[in-house]
Amino acid sequence: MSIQPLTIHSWPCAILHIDADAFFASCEQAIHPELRGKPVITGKERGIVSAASYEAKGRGVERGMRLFEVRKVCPDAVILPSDYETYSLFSVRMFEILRRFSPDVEEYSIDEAFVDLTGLRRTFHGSYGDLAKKIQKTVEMELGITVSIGVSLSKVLAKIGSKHMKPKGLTLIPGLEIHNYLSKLPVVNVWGIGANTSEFLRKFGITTALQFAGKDEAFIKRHLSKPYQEIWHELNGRSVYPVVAESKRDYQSISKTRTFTPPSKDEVFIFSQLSKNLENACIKARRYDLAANKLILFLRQQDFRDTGLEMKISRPTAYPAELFALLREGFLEIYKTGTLYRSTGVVLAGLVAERKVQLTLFDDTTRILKMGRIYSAMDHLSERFGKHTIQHGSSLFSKSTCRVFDTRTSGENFKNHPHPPIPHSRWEGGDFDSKLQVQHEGERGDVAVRKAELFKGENRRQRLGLPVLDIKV
DNA sequence: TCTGGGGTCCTAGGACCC
DNA sequence: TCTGGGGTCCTAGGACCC
Repeated sequence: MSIQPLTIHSWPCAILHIDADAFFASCEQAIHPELRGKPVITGKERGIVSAASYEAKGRGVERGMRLFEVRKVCPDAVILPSDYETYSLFSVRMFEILRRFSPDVEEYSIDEAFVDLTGLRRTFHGSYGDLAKKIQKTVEMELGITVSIGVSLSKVLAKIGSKHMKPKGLTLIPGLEIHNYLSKLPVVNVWGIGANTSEFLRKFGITTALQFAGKDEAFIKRHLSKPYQEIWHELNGRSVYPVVAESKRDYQSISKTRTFTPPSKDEVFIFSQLSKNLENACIKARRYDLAANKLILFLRQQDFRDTGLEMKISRPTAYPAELFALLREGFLEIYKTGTLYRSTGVVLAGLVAERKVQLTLFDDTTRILKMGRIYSAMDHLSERFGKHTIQHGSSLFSKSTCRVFDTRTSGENFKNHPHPPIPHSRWEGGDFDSKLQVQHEGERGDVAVRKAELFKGENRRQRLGLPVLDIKV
């Protein structure tokens, strides 16, 4: 079988794909030199392997493996919880290195990037291979982690290259050699082709990437949708996916999901989970100055069946206080008493830029503005004191144990706290018709962990049976 | 693959309008 | 009451990715 790239002699495009090797585990080894050469695993918090160092992989550890199995095959494995904040720092620095070579860097995921190298050979006085080698060495020298790199005529081919040899691989796939890499590659391993599509293709006798790439355009157009037509071009050395250098500033949707173990049928607990998810999704939306037009919620049962609901929001918002009633309504519609649920999720969709949201005649302008101040104060507090310093009352039962205190009667709980109690910190929107509830959730070391509750009216207070603390302005 | 969490894009089909 | 054609918008659901 012959395919077109056989005739591509030059480099119309040079796309590099870089993929860090066992990224999380490598970061840990880079920070803790005593771990180098040892089997290191991250994912302790989940009970399954998130990432395994090559030493661990050599002993039979695989991604997704249960930790009790890991201990069987590799008793001396060092098992660590994933530390995303640290890995993000490595990630940022890796991208910075890449930008020294080309401005066209697409941050594809925490440990992957595409770089458009087209036309840079002259600037760097070397071949694309030399350039890739230099990038690889720089990352290893400055960050202490290794990466695998693929360079080819398109993103899809570059990805095939970076996967071809790992760790520390460097694979160039020039036009004339494309078919060599595709002939042994199962089509399911091509970026963008999953289990369903490869199963469909098998009916036409297509099992390798080369067989797919070698089909004529009429066949592809007749049987497959746009994404697969694009992949087909990319495999044939015609780049159709551009390297998108703009950093992500926008979202189509923001979702938050959390699984709880064991599964629960407790209505209060489950709604509380949903509420917590909504709060978290809204925090993220506010960070990006986005407001949602649609609220989607779903409950996942123990048997993994989902029930969901999509609701239109009357005014685009990222304030949970404006959404709780809707959330409650939707929840009651889909929640079935006595059913065991394992997780809940919230999706904010139809996102628009917050500053483009206009107030209508019917909106209670004063209230909305006050709410804006409350939330920006909450966001400040979270930034300053940690993420879950303050939360809404409806999320209160998302933790199975919590104790509640009134600072007026048990202010001593905060005696040793390095920061002043909430009412005296930068709390600006205090004349909003809500009350602030302070909750003390036990001690971690010598620092008291504070939580606060924002709620409206007396009903909730009574329902929760909690003392109230007025905000003084 | 006995299943965690966060995303994107595409297509088909219905509602509604002229 | 039935018959056309064409366009837009929205929604549900599928497929895939890290």
